[in-house]
Amino acid sequence: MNIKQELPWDNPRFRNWVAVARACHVLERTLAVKLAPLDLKPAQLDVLMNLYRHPGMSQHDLARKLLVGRSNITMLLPQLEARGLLRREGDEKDKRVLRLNLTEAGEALLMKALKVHMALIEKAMSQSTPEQCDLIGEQMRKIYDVLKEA
Amino acid sequence: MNIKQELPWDNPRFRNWVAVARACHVLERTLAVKLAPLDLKPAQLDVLMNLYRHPGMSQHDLARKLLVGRSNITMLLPQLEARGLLRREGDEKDKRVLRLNLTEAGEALLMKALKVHMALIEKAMSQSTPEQCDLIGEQMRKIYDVLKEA
DNA sequence: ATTCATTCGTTCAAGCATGAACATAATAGT
DNA sequence: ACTATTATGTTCATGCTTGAACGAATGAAT
Repeated sequence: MNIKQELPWDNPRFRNWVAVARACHVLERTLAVKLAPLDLKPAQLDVLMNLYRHPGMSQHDLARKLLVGRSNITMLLPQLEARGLLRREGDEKDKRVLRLNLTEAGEALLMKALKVHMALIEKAMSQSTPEQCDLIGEQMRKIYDVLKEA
Repeated sequence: MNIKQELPWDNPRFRNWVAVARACHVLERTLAVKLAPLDLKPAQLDVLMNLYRHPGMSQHDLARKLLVGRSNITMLLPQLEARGLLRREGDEKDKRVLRLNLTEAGEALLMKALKVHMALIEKAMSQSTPEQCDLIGEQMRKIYDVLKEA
């Protein structure tokens, strides 16, 4: 039994996934650079985006959305709160949870950052036809669903 | 001019790219968990993979392949070298560069890790037909090329 | 009512990745 | 030959992320 027969480099699925990972990596790095003038990291932008779409989220919900640990959120939020980009208010019914909401300033900064993010994604995805783009999104959502359970 | 007309959530490209990022993220996390029994991190596996395919690489070349800073490599290699997984030998022609090579132990561990990695990717990509999979890889390579120059 | 378990957020130490500043070696221009 | 520029690898301080341990609040079970 020769292990080299099954080396992953000959496997299309492997090669293609490596391409996905590389594209992701380089887009993330590029986004970080383009976001620097706004003094915003990609992770912070993700926070603002989710709070805009889901006002009143708890920190726990936010952590699950972002696929990160709860402690990460705890470390991340005070910086943004100190900059006046969001508010943390205790829930009255359940005194354990903190409700998160964007401020006006937070929303304004988010809009600026979204322009940058959007331009970058447009540049990257403009190579694909709408059909190809949708196919990619569809497959990726399947992958996410499969792995989320495991 | 109403900015909300152009909110990215309505843009297919944006939504689809978010799916790509999420799939990438969750696969990376899952890989880290599955690799833990081998006492290997994904980044370390990337190193071993590249040294297997390109024996005698310099640290600078490795850093470029991995899309990572040179100092990162400097911090990463001593652990792997101490475990006897690779060797660093000075080049005779150019005394600045260190040539990197896997040891037998490094190759053996790589093979074990590749089985884990491969199984995970199979599981993820098995949802796609070969044609869809190749299309994804092709588009992602285009994205990488576009962003690499910018 | 009183345990028992669960959930939410925090703290802390550890590990990684980064970029700037540096030392050494090689190369180019004169 | 001599200087200036570039390339390779290292060091260091900083910041991000994680996971384990914790305290407080809630809910469930009897």
